[in-house]
Amino acid sequence: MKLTLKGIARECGVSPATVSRVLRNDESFRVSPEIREKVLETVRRTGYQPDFAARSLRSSKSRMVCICGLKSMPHPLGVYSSMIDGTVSELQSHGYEALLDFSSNSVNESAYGMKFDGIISLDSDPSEGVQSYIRRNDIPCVVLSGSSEKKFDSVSADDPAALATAMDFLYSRGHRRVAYAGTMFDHQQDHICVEERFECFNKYLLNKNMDRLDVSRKTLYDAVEFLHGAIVREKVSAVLAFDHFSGLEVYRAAMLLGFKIPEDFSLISFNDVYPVARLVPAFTVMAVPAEEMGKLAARRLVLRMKGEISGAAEEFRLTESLIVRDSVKSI
Amino acid sequence: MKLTLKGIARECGVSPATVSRVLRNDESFRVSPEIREKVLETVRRTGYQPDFAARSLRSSKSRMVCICGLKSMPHPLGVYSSMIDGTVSELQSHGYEALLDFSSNSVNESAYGMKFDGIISLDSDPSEGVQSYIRRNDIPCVVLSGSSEKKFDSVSADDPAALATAMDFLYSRGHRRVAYAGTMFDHQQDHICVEERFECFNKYLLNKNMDRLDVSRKTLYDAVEFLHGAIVREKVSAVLAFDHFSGLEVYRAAMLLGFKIPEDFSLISFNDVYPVARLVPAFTVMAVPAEEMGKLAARRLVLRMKGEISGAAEEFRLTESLIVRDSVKSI
DNA sequence: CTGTTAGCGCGTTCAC
DNA sequence: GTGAACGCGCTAACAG
Repeated sequence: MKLTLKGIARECGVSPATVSRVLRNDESFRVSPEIREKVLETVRRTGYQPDFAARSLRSSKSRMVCICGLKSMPHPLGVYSSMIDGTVSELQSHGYEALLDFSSNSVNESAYGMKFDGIISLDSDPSEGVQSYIRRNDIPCVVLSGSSEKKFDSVSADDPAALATAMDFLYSRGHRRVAYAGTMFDHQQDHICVEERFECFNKYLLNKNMDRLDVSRKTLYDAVEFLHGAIVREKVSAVLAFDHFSGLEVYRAAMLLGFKIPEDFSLISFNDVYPVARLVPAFTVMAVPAEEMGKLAARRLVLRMKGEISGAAEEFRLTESLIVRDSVKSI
Repeated sequence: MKLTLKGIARECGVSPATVSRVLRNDESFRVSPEIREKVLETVRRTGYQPDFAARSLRSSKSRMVCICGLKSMPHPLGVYSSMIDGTVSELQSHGYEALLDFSSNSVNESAYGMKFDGIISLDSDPSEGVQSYIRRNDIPCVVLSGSSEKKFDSVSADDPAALATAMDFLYSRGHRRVAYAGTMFDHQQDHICVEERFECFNKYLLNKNMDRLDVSRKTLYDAVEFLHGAIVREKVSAVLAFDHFSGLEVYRAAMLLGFKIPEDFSLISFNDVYPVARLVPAFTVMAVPAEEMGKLAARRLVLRMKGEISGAAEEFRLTESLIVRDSVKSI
């Protein structure tokens, strides 16, 4: 015999509506403490759980959010892994579930007509499918790890500041000739951070009157060629890598070419992600506060879903931190 | 105005029941081809999608499966990432959605009374919470990456065979003194593969009359100490690592201690997971067919959910493959 | 503060 | 082969 709300109501000698109110913590209805306690106790004792489908059907709220915009990756999730962890756990602590949309560019059509209450988009510019879903259902969306021209709330890392921090660190250690190793992946090209980091890098050079080297590129096609050019031709003393993937490729190139880090050149990369801390030398990195970003995005989304905020979209940028390890030396 | 089944029915001049039947491909009702086509066409044209909640409420089927048993990890998902990818995509191609249960040991209580149609457990021994959920709802479960003493269907990699393959390879390259570097993580201790791989390793030694070395352990606490003992004291010529994590720790220890791979010792590990192929030397590994395992588990689950099979649990073991790269030399 | 009533959008009987 | 009616379990709206 299935446990239903009606059953609990009968058991307690109250009406179904009352049980429903207690269970939903309905603010607008005051319930006498005795009844509330009795209901709660019965629910605990019986292990009753409201039926998801029925609740969702009636209220046209699913308490589910869809995490989409995850680009198909040939590689592990890296920082996204922590972001998603953060988002999911925060969401759950507010009573929401998250569905990770592994499909690519629209809110998964095969999601079977599910009504999501909100969207977390890992893509700054949600696909047309996603946007239309958002409009049709009139649900909030927050962009995680990207900005969105004020269309949606967004939370991202403060890359301009981080770039400056990293470069200041290098500068303070005496580095004047530093090369930039860009992203390795085409599918990342439209992520703001690839543009932003490179641009800020160049601005920094300008500011400090440092040479802009020919090997520095927004995209890293061939790490070996890059590193050879950087060290031999450009006499670079340090390399700044766009992310841990690029960082590792440069590291690999160094081993292949017989250069030692940090003796022959210093290396600093973005993202404190496995395995950069377990390499020799361990990488000095700018760490994106991934989990915190995930949590913030979730909190923001919850606020919107609950209608507790409704104004214009806001942009949040979280500070990255410099983690000094062994891949940079003073010169 | 929301598109409902009733609306489609009106549009087509038929009854809701008819529309429902053609949409569900209801075998037991024959529908005239003209009507069927008309309905299908209207659905396509309007973009109608059955409401998830209503359908689920009515049929007490959700077309969702829960992937649970993911141990909380201090590290990236490694092979699990591909397994999950495989499972999810296969599930979706059969019209099911998957919810990754990030919470730990019971089917997420906050999952809000959701009725899952099936469970994929990454844990050989699903927690009491999960098992009780399975019993209460009478749904199928398949264990992925583990066996389950015939309680549930299971799919895993054929570690005994893989171990032999790896050791044969080493043996054929002249290695007679090989040490085993076990798992690094306590939370893995109860995974069969940690027992199985170590056991098979020892059996192999016995079989081939090779020395069983004192440094070989099921658990790797300190890679540096391990490697020092293995090379200096035991004169080991090769190390077999339980997984890519252990492999990387051994690699790290080698750099720290100044040993070169494969000049000073050869290394072979399990799991072809980032970044082992991007290290210098690139690891020779036994690759678990993770994605394929995920797909197989999904297919099996779908069969059970549809009631197309119902017999006793079966155990599937998939063959791992040896990927030869640069970390093993002949002696 | 609490109970009653009326559906939410489907799938499943039954009749026809 | 098709339609009408009912109800899944819950919550919103309205009484009281």
